[in-house]
Amino acid sequence: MIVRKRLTAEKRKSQIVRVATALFVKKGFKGTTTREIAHKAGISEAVIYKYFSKKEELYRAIISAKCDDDLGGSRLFSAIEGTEGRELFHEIALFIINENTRDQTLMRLLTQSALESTPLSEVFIKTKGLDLIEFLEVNIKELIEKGEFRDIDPRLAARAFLGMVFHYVMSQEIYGLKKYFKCTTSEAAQTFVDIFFDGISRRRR
Amino acid sequence: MIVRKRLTAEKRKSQIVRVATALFVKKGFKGTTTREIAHKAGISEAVIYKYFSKKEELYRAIISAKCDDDLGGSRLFSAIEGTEGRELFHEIALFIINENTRDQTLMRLLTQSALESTPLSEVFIKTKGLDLIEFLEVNIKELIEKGEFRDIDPRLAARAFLGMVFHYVMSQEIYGLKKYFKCTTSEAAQTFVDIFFDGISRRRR
DNA sequence: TAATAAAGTAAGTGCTTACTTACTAAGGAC
DNA sequence: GTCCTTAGTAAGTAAGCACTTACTTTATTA
Repeated sequence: MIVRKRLTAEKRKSQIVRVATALFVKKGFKGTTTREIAHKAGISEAVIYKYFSKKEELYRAIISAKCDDDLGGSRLFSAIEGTEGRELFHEIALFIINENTRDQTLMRLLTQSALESTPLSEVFIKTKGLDLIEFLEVNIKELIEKGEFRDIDPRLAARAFLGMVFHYVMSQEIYGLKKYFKCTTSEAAQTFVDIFFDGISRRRR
Repeated sequence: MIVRKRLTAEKRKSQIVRVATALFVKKGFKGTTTREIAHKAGISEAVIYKYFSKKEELYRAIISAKCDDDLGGSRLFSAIEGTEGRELFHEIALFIINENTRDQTLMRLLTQSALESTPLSEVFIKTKGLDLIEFLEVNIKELIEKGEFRDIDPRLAARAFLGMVFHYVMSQEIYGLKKYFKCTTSEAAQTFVDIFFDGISRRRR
């Protein structure tokens, strides 16, 4: 016999969010039913509607929680603290790959919301996406001014680097390429950094 | 007054596929209703079920049609005919960006089916995704043997290049980054090729 | 031109969905 | 122990969904 605990409003609310997040990530917004959320949370549907007036409001709460949550960002910054040049880029690549392999929630939710092209997704993209690009952009710009990097569009360069890294994780985890191709994270990160800094040609043009 | 044409079975079938594709791309599988498909095709729902026994069968038909359709592949091959080295990679980048900007169907459908993680998506990925990686891989391997490229994992290098390119198109078109950052296709392609060949460092390591 | 096959429809079916209502049980304060 | 706030439920409702049936219209062919 299952003993159902009576939770405080706050705890119940965050439990619902937790359960719902897992389901939305797996099945999408339309593919997840309120019934299923309630069942997995061990409550009746009415409880959900006590805390969230509509299913969409629950979804919004999840997205905006993910937007506000800057845990990832601060962890990244502590990971790259004190590094520069190749090491900096290596740490960033490592972080992005490891983080998104371990917990695919953000990556999947972001892509889903982008595909559904709700007004919602834009905020999401803006807060979670542009930050990182701009961070790299500034970094690259400085190195160009110092003369360490050649004259290149810093934003395009930033996106090139992030493209290698993100497309790699997404391919492995979402598109299922890890079935066909495996390598260690640091191997991948090192290769991307090497390409980004030196390219693959033996001689310079 | 709308005059509804009576079409042959074949024409009606492909019209349904065409209409449904557009809707699935926009709204996903669960988000698209058979009613909507019928309405946009100017027919009753029963007609859909004359040609496709289930909604899922219609979806499968679309996916497998996209898998079999090698129009994109052959167009790519004619685009890169007679090119090699930097020019080859430039043409590939151009092709991928232009093609997926113009018609986002494949890119969106592929990502959607991957997120929904139906057994369906795997075939899709395998036929449409691995081909291109392997093509580049072989190409890079040859250039390594010739001594033009340094010793690098050819598969990881292939994925790095495709990552820059695909992530760029996806960011622009799906994640909506074109709102914040615009540049010409050939500018982007050229930057990616330059990075891939020479990196961004002023000096080699 | 009448027979026939094929393309099409109107109006359902039963089931699932998001969401509601009217009620019950738990637990802390006094 | 009784009140009273609050967490929780059982049992709905109306709308929407995929899918079906029984029938009508149109074009082709003998």
